[in-house]
Amino acid sequence: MHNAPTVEPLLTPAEVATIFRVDPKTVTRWAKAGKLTSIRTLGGHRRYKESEVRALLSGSTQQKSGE
Amino acid sequence: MHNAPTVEPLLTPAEVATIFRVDPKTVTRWAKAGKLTSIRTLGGHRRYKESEVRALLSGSTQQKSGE
DNA sequence: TAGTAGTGGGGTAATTGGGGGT
DNA sequence: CATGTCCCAATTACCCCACTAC
Repeated sequence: MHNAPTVEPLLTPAEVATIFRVDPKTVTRWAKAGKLTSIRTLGGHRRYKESEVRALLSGSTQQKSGE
Repeated sequence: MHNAPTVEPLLTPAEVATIFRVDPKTVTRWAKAGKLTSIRTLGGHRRYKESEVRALLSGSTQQKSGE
């Protein structure tokens, strides 16, 4: 088996959009605004760190039991 | 372990594809487009330099807030 | 030598990027 | 100011089969 280097799990724009229940275009705007760390493919498409997305899901705002 | 001189660690198309979160075929297109240095095996399969892949991941220029 | 997984090549549908407007 | 939608062009993903890698 090959020795795979350390890699960060990445998400596609559609994945992030589905998670946040928004349009993929909105995710792109977040990346442009610097709110999300975007890694570009060699073709220019963006990939997002899964770790950062999950961090934003549970670490940004406090979630209440009825919100 | 066999005698191995100083060589560049190579990655398979699947490895590179996993790192960039793309399809292995996409990595092949990058090689065809000259965006990636491809080393061919004697059978015609491609191998990619791990150093180059990581360099492309980090990006020569640090991304700033606001693209 | 045989078997399984990965890869190359070609073609087509879906996604994405970018700008503009609501 | 933030989000969703329409446009078009480029990039990417998935389908086939034949050959290579291990």
